[in-house]
Amino acid sequence: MVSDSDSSAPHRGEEELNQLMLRRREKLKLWRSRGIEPYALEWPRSHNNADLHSRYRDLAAGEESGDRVSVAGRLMALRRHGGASFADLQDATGKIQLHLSVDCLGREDYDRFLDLDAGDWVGAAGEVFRSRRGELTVRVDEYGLLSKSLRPLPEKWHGLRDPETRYRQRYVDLIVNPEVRERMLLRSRTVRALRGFLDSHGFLEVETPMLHPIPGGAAARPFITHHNALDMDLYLRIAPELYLKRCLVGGLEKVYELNRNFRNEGISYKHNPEFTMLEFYWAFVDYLRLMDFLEEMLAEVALEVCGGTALTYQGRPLDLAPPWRRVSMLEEVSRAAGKRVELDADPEELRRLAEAHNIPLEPSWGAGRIITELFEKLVEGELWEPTIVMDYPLEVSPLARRHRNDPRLTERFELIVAGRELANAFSELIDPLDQRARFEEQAERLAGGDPEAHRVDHDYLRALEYGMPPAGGLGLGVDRLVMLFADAHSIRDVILFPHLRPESP
RNA sequence: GGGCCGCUAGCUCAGUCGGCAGAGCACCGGACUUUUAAUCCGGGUGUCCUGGGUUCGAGCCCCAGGCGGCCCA
Repeated sequence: MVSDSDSSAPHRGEEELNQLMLRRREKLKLWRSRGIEPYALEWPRSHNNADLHSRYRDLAAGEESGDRVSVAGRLMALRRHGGASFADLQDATGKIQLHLSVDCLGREDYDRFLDLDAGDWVGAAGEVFRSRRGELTVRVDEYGLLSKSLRPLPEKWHGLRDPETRYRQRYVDLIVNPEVRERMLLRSRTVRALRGFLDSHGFLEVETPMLHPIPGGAAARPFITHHNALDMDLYLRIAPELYLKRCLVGGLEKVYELNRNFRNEGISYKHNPEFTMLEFYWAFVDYLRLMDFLEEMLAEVALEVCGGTALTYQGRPLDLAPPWRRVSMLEEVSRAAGKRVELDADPEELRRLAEAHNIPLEPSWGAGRIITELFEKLVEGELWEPTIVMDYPLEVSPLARRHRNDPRLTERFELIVAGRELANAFSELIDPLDQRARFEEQAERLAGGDPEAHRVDHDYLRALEYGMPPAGGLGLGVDRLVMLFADAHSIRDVILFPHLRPESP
């Protein structure tokens, strides 16, 4: 046992070591006492495990390959059988079985291998064969301890289930739950496919500031941070929109950015304070062109990532194949409300309608805001198949161009899938004087206590005054798209390290 | 913000009416030279989320709090 003065005793502030952890620290010293450093520098690996499985696919049970290979990975299981034993070694691509025997390793090295623990990183070399039971196996004639694991892994059969531990200690989740890795690979492929699609259509990927002197581009509360040298507050961006449109003013014409946004709001199964958004801006096109383009983009990305547009989400079929239904927002709200809803209706009448549906409203909201609220509460959740909802009220769209046929509306649409907003797009507002008026109206709301109102961005107005080409712009929630592809119920399931409250007070 | 559920060994979980804290896997000791959740023999390793309270006695009952999940707004 370990004495109190021993270096492996818990330090102040550290958790107490349980028996299993103490035992592993003893083993760590045991290796060092043998002159073996348990944290190695390198291991010359010749193949990863997936390579071996594909290369020796045709090797028959009981057959020797005659090839010597070198593998490396995490020891996941050790089955001891006296003078010969089996182990499972897991690398980033899968598992391979190791065979250990006194005959191959000699008594000393064999016995030492049995001192290893599940969780240890190990390198092993030897001949490839397929066991009598049909398992591709490396007959180890040489091995090395690459990194000693000091904590026990979760149980092999039930694995790690506790959602809290899975999120907090995602590294453990990744080790023992293979579907987590699969889901993250799917996320990576989705991001790559989106970039590939835009790149192949002549878009330029740009990086705009994450630290904004004025938070803009969306209706949301920002995180505040502070720049010490400048002694000024800065905001983590809530959207890259206004910077990307500055790029259009500068003549870049087709730009996109796929990166993180930050919004200071509640955490739920569909909200993480930092989330990934794709925004692109395209000169000389309007929102009608964007609808077609979005259909094409998502169909192609789905094909690339999922093999097709027909998905199953949470037990229900869902097909992203175009064309999608296109509906007017006012008509959808009218249908759901059972009566014609108009923008110039008496706001009191709209309020009574909301009240009848138990939808709370803020006193400052006008007709456009109330109708949008009615849409979100009454309609959005019911739209399962991809639906393009067109023509949002001016009041809720301070960066979108006025509708060509109705100045009370904007040329804005959202894509709703599985009851959730997946994308938001519009013909951009490029008239600097109109934009200034919209900002001033928003500033009044901010002064009136609406924390999500837009702020006046004078530099953005200055940019518009130089002239921005007509353009369409679109934002796509990447996490939400991955949720559809991965059939994930919660956004936390498609984010490696989702935000949680601190463990200890 | 509201409702419901959960938190017990490293992991997955059981714990009766309030009466000595349990199982499987993992782990430790032993047997075993082709296993696949290996098998066989022996061993239970614990801040029962935290803090109060009730009680002769609390994992269990009461109060407050923490963290998480689900549902609703």
